[in-house]
Amino acid sequence: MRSMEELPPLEPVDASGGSSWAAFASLEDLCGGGGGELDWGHLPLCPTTAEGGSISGFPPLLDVPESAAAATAGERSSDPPAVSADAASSVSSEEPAPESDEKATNDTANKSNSKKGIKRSRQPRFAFMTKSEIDHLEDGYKWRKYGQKAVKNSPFPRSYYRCTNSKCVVKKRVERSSQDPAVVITTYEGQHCHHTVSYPRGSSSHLHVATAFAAAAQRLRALSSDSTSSSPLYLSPPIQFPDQSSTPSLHATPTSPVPPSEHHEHLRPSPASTFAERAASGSPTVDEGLLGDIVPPAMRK
DNA sequence: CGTATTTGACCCGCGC
DNA sequence: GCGCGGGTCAAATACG
Repeated sequence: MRSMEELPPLEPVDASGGSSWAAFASLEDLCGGGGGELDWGHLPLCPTTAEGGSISGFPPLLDVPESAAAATAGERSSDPPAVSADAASSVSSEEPAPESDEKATNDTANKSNSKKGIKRSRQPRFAFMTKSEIDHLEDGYKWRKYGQKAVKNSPFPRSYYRCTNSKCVVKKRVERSSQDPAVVITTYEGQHCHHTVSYPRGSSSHLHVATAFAAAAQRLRALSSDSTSSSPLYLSPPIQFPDQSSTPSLHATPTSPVPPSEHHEHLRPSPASTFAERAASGSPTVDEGLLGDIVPPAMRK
């Protein structure tokens, strides 16, 4: 993570529908070759397409190597090629690899357990790049800020949040891309063991985050449970985000006070299940974890 | 007064 | 071994 200065510009790819964040990199690139570094500039930004405001095409989930994810979270985002969609986000995820990489369990884990000499396996992570003016995007959970650090090569600080639920160890980091201040990079680490404290409302961006989050989680879980899946890196199940047409902007959506439930309704078939079905080769009932957190069971049927 | 945020210090891993 | 940078802690402060 000490070599992020040079961020290769993303090659704008003409994603179907013509939209943005379109840049896929090879796995080698993503893994930094042998460096294990993940450049956000290399992230397979999701080729979300904006059609009439709604986004179709889900950000591909990426299995990020430990060191890579650690390196990152962010900041490395190169300038996302013009985003034609007003709201777009990309997701990358990190496979947990709980037992195998105690070593990779750096900083975060070590920190909290080093005192006891116990290493904690790292939590799965996934990052979202969201174009928004709001730093801390609502995702339905309540977060408590526990730190903030200036980030090298970035004028924007990185904020650290922890889920307020004492039993939940989920953390998230929020920072703005130095390349594109309009882009907020949110990195989640861990999985909630409880439901949302409240549904996000008012902003469809919230849904994007929440939905992407859920999908990412599902994806991670699917992969985790299916050890044989060696490389389902890019998946882009179609997702229809409702109300985008009426809410061109990510923040505030005064004109589309669509209740969360409706959003979820529209989101069916949920991206998560789609992911699950694809990645976990037909296990529609992948655990409910995040999906459950975000989409009420009743809504998923 | 309880809770959340701010912020400087500290610890640790990694690269040189 | 040293320095740098990331991540976390915890006391102080702000806010409701």
